[in-house]
Amino acid sequence: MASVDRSLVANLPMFAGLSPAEQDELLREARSIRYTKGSSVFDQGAQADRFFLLLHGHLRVEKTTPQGQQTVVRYVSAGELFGVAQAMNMTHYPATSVAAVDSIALAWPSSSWQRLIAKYPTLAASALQTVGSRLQDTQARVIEISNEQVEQRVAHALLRLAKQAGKKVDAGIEIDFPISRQDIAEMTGTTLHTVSRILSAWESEGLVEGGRQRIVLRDAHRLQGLAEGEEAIQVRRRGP
Amino acid sequence: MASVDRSLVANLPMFAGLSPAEQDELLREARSIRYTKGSSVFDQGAQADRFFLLLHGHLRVEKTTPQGQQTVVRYVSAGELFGVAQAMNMTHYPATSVAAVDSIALAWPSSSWQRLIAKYPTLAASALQTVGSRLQDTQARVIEISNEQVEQRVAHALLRLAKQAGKKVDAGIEIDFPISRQDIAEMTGTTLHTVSRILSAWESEGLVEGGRQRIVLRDAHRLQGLAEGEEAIQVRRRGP
DNA sequence: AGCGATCTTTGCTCCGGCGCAAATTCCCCG
DNA sequence: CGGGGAATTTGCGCCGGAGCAAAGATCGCT
Repeated sequence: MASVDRSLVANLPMFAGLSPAEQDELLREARSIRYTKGSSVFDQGAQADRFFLLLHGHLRVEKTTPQGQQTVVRYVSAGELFGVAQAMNMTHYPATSVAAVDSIALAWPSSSWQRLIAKYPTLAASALQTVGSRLQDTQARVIEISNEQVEQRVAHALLRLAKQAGKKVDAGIEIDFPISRQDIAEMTGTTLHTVSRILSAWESEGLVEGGRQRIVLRDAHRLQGLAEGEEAIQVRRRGP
Repeated sequence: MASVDRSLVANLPMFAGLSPAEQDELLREARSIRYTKGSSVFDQGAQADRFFLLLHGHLRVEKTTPQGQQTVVRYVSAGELFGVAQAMNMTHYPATSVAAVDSIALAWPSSSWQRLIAKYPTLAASALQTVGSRLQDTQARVIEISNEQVEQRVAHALLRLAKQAGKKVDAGIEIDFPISRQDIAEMTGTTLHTVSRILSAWESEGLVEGGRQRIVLRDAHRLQGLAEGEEAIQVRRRGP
């Protein structure tokens, strides 16, 4: 089990307001674990025996209904706290986390949570903030799905992904991990067919550039316009 | 400003794990405020200068988009903590809270939050749990809107309302505060027209009993079936 | 008791996007 | 370098439910 250097994590929100010595102590209790692309960090319904901090990589968090319907809840990027089910008094993980690319996370035993927040109150504040902003995001998503057309929702989803995990490339902004049309469909509450059609239409307009599990935003500005409800791009439909 | 008796609140989750003396001290810092039906406790976008505990009544929490689209985020029942924006490091309230019936709440200044959680760590834990379960609910709602037909969503919404604020009456379970078709539409991401049609169909099947801003579930069991995707009730459509 | 405002019901039409099916492209792996 | 499987694209038809319009039903108020 590798020990982690403080410098890697010192300026993450979770460690803000802690002295170097305290940071070291926290780190001493954690294990660092590698996850290969496609492997799961924890599974929906499993005992929530650890909580995590993602050091490197990207995770896809998904929920499956009893009927087998899958939904992508969100993506986790490096620096984020996740799997804090125990902190919310849940005994089991409510979703599955899968590594979208090879990733590294720190893991603490859930059982330490109570003791840690008693000792470091800023930890609780940090967790509260994490969960709070997650709640805001999720509520925003409800409103989006309720009130917007599919095309706007897809535009929003891509912009959010780009903001969270965008990498500048010559052609524009590339989403920094493999993501399929199916994934986007599951994020926006539609079908992969519709997503594919929309992306094709956008590609022919020069808004985006696609590929297998790969998306580059070429004109974020115009996408933003679409997301806000400007006239939609014509998705090829019956006609002359 | 009325002072509040400890016995009214002692067994709420927020006060769990505190000694009577500590409870009294917390209460001493709070003001009790009455809100008449239809008045707002706080408005979306306003400075988040207080956080609250609902003592009596029901609140509707709603968000409005810049384009004027409204969505009912949730209903707050007595005993719940709300308006804890500050605790999540937000300076402004993200939504509006309106009294659905005459209500009473305790209010603390947001500025006390940091001091209070430092002194009473269980408060932070309690808030974390509140926000956490709110997050779970909201995620469940995303999945519902994404994967279910309108009729199932309405069934789910009614069952949830009944569980949270149901009152047993002769005819079945009545939702204990005035709620319009429009409200239900805003909870389920549909239109009041569609909600009205569905409720009419259900009423003629004896599943529910409607009225102006009033709904009674007569057959929660069958509704549960609908919510889970059993064959839908035929909403009258063109035909022989 | 009467009036206006609000809420609810219901008919009709239209269309966005889903379901289904099939072809095509791309990538991984042997 | 050649399968084979996964991901993607695209055509076609249908239908759930939104949009629009208008007529009832109730409530609160004066």
